[in-house]
Amino acid sequence: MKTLPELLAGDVIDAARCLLGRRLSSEIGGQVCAVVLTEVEAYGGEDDPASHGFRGRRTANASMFGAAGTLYVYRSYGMHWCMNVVTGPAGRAAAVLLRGARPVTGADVMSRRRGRSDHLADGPGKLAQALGVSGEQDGTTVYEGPVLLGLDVEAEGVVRADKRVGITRAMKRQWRFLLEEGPDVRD
DNA sequence: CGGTGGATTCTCT
DNA sequence: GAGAATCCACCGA
Repeated sequence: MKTLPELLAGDVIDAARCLLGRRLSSEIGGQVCAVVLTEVEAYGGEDDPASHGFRGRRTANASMFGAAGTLYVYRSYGMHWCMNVVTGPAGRAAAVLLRGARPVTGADVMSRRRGRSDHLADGPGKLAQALGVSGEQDGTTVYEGPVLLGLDVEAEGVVRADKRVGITRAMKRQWRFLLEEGPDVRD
């Protein structure tokens, strides 16, 4: 069994699959909360036309070229924040977009940040908002915080692969991975 | 140097 | 299911 640092240092698709079921926690603004990741997407570097790293290093995506375990946070559609965990060797620009999660602790904190009590983290923008993540956390690492990734898998389930969401290039790649827990696994 | 297009979410119909 | 909200780096000229 590989350790998390070993997994993140390796192939982005392997890393993406192995992030499912892990705990993601944050301590931001004095508030602590945690979720379990249920949906992720892999993005490559210059070989992946749908990736932010495709056209090379830019001001906004610099952290994507950082070391494995770096948090890459970007603004989406001018109003949301989305976060990625960088994988592979530094300079490689591959990362796993965290698309969705199930709240486990601090649901009250997340509800307050989200302004509602349901759909707390079932989307990339929602997940970042629920955890209080913004551009300020861009470039931090998931080993040092304030956004931390659990070293162990906490939830097992069936991993389903699907097409990535919201992109217009490289639509064919099924690099989106969902964790289907429990008995009510749907298609 | 201005237009444009998003790795989205919410609300209303 | 469609449309609005809302920003700015990047592209093409």
